[in-house]
Amino acid sequence: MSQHRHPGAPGRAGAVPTLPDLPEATVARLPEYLRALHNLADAGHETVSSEGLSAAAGVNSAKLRKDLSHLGSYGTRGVGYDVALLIEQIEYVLGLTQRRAVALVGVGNLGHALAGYDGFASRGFRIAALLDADPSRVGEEINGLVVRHVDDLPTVAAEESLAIGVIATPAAAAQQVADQLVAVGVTSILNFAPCVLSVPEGVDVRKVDLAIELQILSFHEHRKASLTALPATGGTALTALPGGFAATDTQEAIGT
Amino acid sequence: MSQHRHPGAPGRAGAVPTLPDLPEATVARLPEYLRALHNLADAGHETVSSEGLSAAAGVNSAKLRKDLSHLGSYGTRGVGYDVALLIEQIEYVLGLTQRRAVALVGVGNLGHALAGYDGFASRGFRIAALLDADPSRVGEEINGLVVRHVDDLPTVAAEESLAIGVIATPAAAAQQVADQLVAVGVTSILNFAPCVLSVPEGVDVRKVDLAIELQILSFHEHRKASLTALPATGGTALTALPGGFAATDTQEAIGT
DNA sequence: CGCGATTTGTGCACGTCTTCACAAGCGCCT
DNA sequence: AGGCGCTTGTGAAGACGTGCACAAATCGCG
Ligand SMILES: NC(=O)c1ccc[n+]([C@@H]2O[C@H](COP(=O)([O-])OP(=O)(O)OC[C@H]3O[C@@H](n4cnc5c(N)ncnc54)[C@H](O)[C@@H]3O)[C@@H](O)[C@H]2O)c1
Ligand SMILES: NC(=O)c1ccc[n+]([C@@H]2O[C@H](COP(=O)([O-])OP(=O)(O)OC[C@H]3O[C@@H](n4cnc5c(N)ncnc54)[C@H](O)[C@@H]3O)[C@@H](O)[C@H]2O)c1
Repeated sequence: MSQHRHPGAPGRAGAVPTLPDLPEATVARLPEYLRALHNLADAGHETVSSEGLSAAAGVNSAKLRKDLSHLGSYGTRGVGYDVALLIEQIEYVLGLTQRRAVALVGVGNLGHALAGYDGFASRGFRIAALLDADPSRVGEEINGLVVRHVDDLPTVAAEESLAIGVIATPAAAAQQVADQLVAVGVTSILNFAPCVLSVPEGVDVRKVDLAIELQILSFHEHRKASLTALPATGGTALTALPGGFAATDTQEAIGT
Repeated sequence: MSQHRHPGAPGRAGAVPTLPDLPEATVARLPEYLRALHNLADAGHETVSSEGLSAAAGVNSAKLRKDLSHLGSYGTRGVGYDVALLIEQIEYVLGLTQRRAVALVGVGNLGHALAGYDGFASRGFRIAALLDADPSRVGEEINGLVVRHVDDLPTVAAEESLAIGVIATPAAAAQQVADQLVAVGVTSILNFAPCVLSVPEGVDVRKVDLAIELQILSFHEHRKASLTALPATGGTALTALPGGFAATDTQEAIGT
């Protein structure tokens, strides 16, 4: 087929190569593939088929192949993918060839856990600074890092090239912290506070919200419960009537 | 249009009412709306327009209206939505009318933070048990709860009706813990360990993986860097972004 | 060297999600 | 009562994501 030209990570430094512009859904899965690949590499595998890798990553194999095809053609038909090469490619695309510096703001309950987490280091990141607004926390040492005052952010940013800011403060402080991070040039933020952040264009925000995850699970529990609670009514088991309403409309096709 | 009949939460107990079967994407956003609504209620608002609520939740207003329309017709044209009513409806649909019991397995670094988190209680959940495999942790008291041994899970499950299991153990132990949870009847799991869990059909698993979030941010950093490094190609420098982002939301620049 | 077994890469069809745009409905004011 | 401005609810269109199914490519072996 049309020969691919994707630049790849190849040692070649110098010019900034073009990045294939990947579908968001693919980007979100690459880290999963990467983790699975590292496991395979550790287990001594040199190559892996799309079937094998997709099973390890918990996805459909066709989807995996399509995802990888966006990066270029790095598999060998009849054989599979070279594990080491694929790791290199994915890490390149994800921008993990440089160890990115992370600033963690809010060293409370959650912040402490994050600060002590070795998953940062092992996956391409480096905690460059711990920051908090509480004077009584400033100066505390965690894992070899000293907590500094959040107002020192400009100084920290001057010392290090901060790539990502992590917000682990109460929701009430999150927007202000985000503003401070943006002010010193941070363009990627991971927000643990349960609130919406407003940031300028060009700044990416991702959020992790425990309560949302639980509530989504709760919904499915609720749904499962209401289904099993019904007597097995033929095919369409969803017809139980509420208080006393006409069972009208709703285009939703129910049942099988 | 055709009048809606969605059962809703209305005090009427007794029969199990039908749940509208919502699109997954909608389910994932309802918790956000709920949070925004609580904020609005606390601020004294009695009604809110789709425009106002969508701004507070950080989404497109048309999307919000469509999402809410799946629940039934709870707005008033020309006026907006009744905040209290909408809260009630969403909480009903999400199954939050009953406070669900959560079992937290793995009381280490992260587990401690979770155990001490008040966001559980304030959002409709209750930590029913803390469990760990390490004998030296068993017996420790956190926030009024005593850590029990993970092998006591069957006993715990017999005492309480566990709705959700949270796994905060190392990845190597996660699958085994998941099996134990499933064995005692848990059908919803929130997994913090960076690994794929395999569970029987009917069991829902959601995962939270810090490294994945960071790596996705890293990708965008990488992309942004390679773009700005390029000579201004064409006028539209900032148009790169497509419109919609997948279910696992990413918020890109909101606000002004 | 040719053949069959294997596995990738992808065209295509289908389902889901997003967004626009607007008619229908509601409250209020005159 | 009637009209006006505001807001919801939704049809339709398009963007996006998924998964099947298969041709093309590669390897190993006789
Ligand atoms: N603890 C958890 O398990 C958990 C889980 C999910 C989400 N969260 C969220 O994470 C956030 C932190 O939770 P926590 O339990 O660690 O709370 P916490 O109160 O223990 O810690 C918050 C820390 O932020 C600091 N802080 C406050 N304002 C600040 C500011 N303007 N600048 C810098 N630092 C500031 C405080 O001094 C404190 O150290 C909250 O938004 C919470 O909702 C926590
Ligand atoms: N610490 C963080 O900030 C953080 C962030 C994201 C993800 N994670 C992930 O969360 C998990 C826990 O991280 P941590 O830092 O708390 O680790 P940790 O080692 O501090 O704690 C793990 C706990 O699990 C317990 N455990 C081990 N095997 C068990 C079993 N079979 N049954 C029950 N309990 C068992 C251990 O005794 C320990 O108390 C890890 O998978 C980690 O990758 C941690």
